[in-house]
Amino acid sequence: MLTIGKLGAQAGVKVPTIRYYEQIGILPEAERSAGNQRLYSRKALERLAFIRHARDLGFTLEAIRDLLSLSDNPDQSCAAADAIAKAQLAEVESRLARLTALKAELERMVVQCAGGRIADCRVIEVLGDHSLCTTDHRHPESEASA
Amino acid sequence: MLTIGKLGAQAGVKVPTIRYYEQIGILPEAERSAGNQRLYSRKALERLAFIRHARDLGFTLEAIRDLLSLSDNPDQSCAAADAIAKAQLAEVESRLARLTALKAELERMVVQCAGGRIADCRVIEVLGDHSLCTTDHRHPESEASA
DNA sequence: TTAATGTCTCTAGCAACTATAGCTTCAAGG
DNA sequence: CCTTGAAGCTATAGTTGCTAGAGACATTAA
Repeated sequence: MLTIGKLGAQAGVKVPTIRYYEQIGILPEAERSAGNQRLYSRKALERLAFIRHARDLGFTLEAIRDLLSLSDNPDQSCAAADAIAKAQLAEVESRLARLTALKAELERMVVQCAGGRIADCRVIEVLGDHSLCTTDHRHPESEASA
Repeated sequence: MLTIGKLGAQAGVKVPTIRYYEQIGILPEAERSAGNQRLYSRKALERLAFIRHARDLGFTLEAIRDLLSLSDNPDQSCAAADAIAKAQLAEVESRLARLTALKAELERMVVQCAGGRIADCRVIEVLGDHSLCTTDHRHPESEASA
């Protein structure tokens, strides 16, 4: 049995985060020692590692909750897990595309900074004028006039 | 003079977001009509477009606050603006590298989903075992035992 | 035994908004 | 002129995923 600190060290998760996960119900309530301290089994460590890893991959806690409930009933089809992973992949691909465009624009900005006065600085200028963008990186939820 | 709704439509920013920006002081307090409604000039539209664009590029509101205060005193050196943009570029590059690794791992997960039962699902399995990762995408702030 | 460290609960804070409630103002049609 | 509906106002609370603090109790090593 591990105390919360050891568990956190082994899983790479901070102690308050573990308590938070318990609070929001993605970790079950831990057993307690005589002195009321949380004690964790190897199974708990695995579950926490799963969560940590999924968080690293950018899954939301909601998606992780779904994945965990899937893995808690291992006899059903894995279509749902597949769908969650595919959605996550699509998310990541879209973020990648956006970031790639941003990187190009930022590089242009930095290169063009002549080291002069602010009044001539391309960084400020480019940011002030959206029409100087070559690429279109619009948020999906903003449908205002272009 | 534009009402807040027109301003938002033109800049591609939602109305409550504009009021929020005023509240936290990155937009100045707007003039008011006789009936207490906010009125905006063309200058305000430019400032809001600047903010919107910088947000699109991933700058935090704090960074934007700095950039705005720079552009409000256009006679100094643009070194500070350059530094902010460079920091942002580094951020973006690091996020890009992480996301690229994540994408590869998610693709592997999805490809390997055999469509069978959860018990055999690679999505769940891969998430449960960090050692199956080929790539190391560790958050900079997590320095726990590996 | 004592000091240091770890853990406990609880509350509040962070970014960057978004949503709701209950009101007032404005513009257009009849 | 009046009404109706959209758009505006303020204020407060909620969101996500933690993180930080206060003040008290537990455990461990010297």
